[in-house]
Amino acid sequence: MGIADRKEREKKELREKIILAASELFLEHGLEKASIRMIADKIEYSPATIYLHFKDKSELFYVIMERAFHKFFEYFSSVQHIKDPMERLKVLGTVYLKFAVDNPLYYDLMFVLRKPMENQHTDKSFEAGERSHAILTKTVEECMSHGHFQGHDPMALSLAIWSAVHGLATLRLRNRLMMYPEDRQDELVEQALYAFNTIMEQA
Amino acid sequence: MGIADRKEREKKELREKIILAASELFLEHGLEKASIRMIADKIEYSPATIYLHFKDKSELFYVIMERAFHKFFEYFSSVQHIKDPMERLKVLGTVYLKFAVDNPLYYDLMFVLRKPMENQHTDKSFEAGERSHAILTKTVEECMSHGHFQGHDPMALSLAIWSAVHGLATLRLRNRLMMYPEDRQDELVEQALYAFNTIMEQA
Amino acid sequence: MGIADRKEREKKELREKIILAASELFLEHGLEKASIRMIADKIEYSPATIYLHFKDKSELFYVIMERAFHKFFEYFSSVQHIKDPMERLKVLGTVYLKFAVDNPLYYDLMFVLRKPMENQHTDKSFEAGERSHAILTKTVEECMSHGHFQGHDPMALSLAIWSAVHGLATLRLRNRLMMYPEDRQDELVEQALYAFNTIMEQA
Amino acid sequence: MGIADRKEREKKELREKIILAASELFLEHGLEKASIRMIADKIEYSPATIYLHFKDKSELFYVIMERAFHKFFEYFSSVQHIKDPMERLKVLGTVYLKFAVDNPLYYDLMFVLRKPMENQHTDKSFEAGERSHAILTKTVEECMSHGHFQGHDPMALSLAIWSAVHGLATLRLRNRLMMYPEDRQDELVEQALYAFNTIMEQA
DNA sequence: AATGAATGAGAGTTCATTCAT
DNA sequence: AATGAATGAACTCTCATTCAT
Repeated sequence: MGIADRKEREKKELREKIILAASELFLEHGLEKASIRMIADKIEYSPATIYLHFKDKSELFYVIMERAFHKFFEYFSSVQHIKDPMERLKVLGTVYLKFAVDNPLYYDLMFVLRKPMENQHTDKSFEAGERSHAILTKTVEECMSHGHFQGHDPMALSLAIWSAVHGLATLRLRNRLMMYPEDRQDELVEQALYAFNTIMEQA
Repeated sequence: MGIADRKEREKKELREKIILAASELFLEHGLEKASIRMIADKIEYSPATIYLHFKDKSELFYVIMERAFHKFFEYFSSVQHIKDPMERLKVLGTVYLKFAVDNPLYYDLMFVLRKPMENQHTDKSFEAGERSHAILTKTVEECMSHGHFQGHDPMALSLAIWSAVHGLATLRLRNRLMMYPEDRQDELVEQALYAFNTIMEQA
Repeated sequence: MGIADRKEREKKELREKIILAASELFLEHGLEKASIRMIADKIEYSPATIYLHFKDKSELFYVIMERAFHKFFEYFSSVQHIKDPMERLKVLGTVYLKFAVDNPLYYDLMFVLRKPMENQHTDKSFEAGERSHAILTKTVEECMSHGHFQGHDPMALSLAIWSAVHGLATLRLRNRLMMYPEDRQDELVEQALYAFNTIMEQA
Repeated sequence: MGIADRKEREKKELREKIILAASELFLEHGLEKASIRMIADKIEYSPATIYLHFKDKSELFYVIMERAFHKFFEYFSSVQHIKDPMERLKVLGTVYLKFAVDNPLYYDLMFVLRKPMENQHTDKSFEAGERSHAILTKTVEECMSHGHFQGHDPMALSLAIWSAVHGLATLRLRNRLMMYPEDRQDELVEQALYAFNTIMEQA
């Protein structure tokens, strides 16, 4: 059993190494251009080994995606302790953006890439996604019961808010801010979020 | 002359067919996966024929990109006649979203795709992009001189506004609204925009 | 007839232009890499036009080869006036080398390239080649009847002599003299010829 | 271990088969026209397999070139035991010609082909070439210190001698002896070499 | 458990050549 | 006489994947 345990552990470790290497390479070269061979080279195993742990390349996507949603939920959960819902909502925006900047590959997989969406998998990995989304929705609703956003539809409203930060995240990650001075882009994103928050508070 | 004309016309038509087929395939399969061969098959010509009209794959890509920016500018320009800047700003959002929905490939190329551009081209096609952006900026500034958005930085503000609609567009185009009932997604996007507009007016 | 004449003349002129352009491009890029399209571009006609004048690419080779042998014969003939056969033989070597250096493409076609030799054509273009060869043979024989090269077989001897200068020409044209100081290569070739001549005179 | 050995051996054998097939095809069709596909077909493997053994076509070319120089040096070395330098020089000619006839592809690569080398490789494979050349030079110098070739420049002289045999080799290998009766060509080459040797001895 | 060896499919691209006009 | 348009065949090379060992 000691032996079996060690084997089990080693197997998981290797799986982990593959996932890590794949994540880095996907991020660096893009999903298509990062090849199984590159991943194998990086962990110093043969390509065939990867197929012992993952059915195919797209399963690798899927597993990484699952991780992504889990980590995302962690970020989001960190906000639960904040009592004032409006305050919580604003921090939520900051946390969302931080997640995107800290984990650009994850963000891409979760919210931008077309590819993994075509998979049948999607359901399971989405639990964490849905729970995260629920945090937003609930926060918005609490804001409303505290007197904010009167007259709005909560669903539409939460979508609007999500869109605003998602928009910021993608414009930045996909490098679409060239018309702004390069050295001010990061700062500008923060200011835009701040502006958005200010406007929201007035509503 | 009649003959030469017809030839000329036919040549343009074929060029157009290539662009169209390429656009569809780029949208369906992505830039990388859509191959010259696939395009050729789709129009029922040989691959070599495509090279009679375009130097290489990236030129084809560039030409489509150029179109995208032109059409985008057309959409955006349609708004210039509106006197009241706040009204104009709101319509701008609607028009932006309409462009995205009407021309999902174009939208992708312009605002989402990580570009495989070693192209020097880019500059030229961007003029239309910059002019479009100027329309937004100017409108926001006019709003401010009409008493809206007091205390905000115009640059950050215009980015916030752009992000909000861009976020809506991409969440929708990249099919990230699954947690909302499928048959209400379109409607919801409109409502989110409406909510956003309402909030803005109060600021 | 004036008209027919002009047409005839123009046709020849175009043919000439093709041959010239092809020669230059074959020399610059090599036989394979110089494409029909390149030739056409150079003369500012369409590729199809070339096929009105030459059956295919290899006929072009052949025609140029024919030219080559003619020019070669001109060079060789220039030596006929020299009375003393030994003197004539030595000048022949110089002239041969000069031809190679002046007309590297021709030299290649005639004496090095494998390709055109596979053609059936060869016969006709060789007349000039054979007449040139006869000049050498005759000169060698005259040398012998003047007391030189006693005891040698004239055929073997003439081949030996030809080989010596041909060897020099090809080592030089194909850039195989790297082990000699680069700035002395030309000079060295001359000196080698001189050495060879000196040795011959003693035999 | 037995198994690993066998695998190792099989791998080397396949590599060898590729090299052999490539050599033959390069010789038959030329460097450019001999394609990876042709090589693969010849050994009845897929094209991709060749890339498991060689980085690309030019590496394959380089490896063959390296062999060529090594084998050439072997031929040349075989002459070192001959004391009398004039005798050694003559045998060197015979050996050189034998190498060319025995290994026409190698000879071509080394001394005739216009190289498609962007290869930095070249240097290493040239060591053997330079050592071979040194054998010639040294032999010539010894001849001179034994009283032969008085008054000659050793460098020019060695080039003259090399050229003579190289000329014979290439005229023969590139099939330029058609003006001599076909069944006497081999014999004639030998006689020419003999004639050349005789002439040299008198100098 | 791990892999070396192998490959079918496919990528972008170029070329000599043909043919209707 | 000249050509624009078109193509089939070929090129080098890469990739995800399989399978015997």
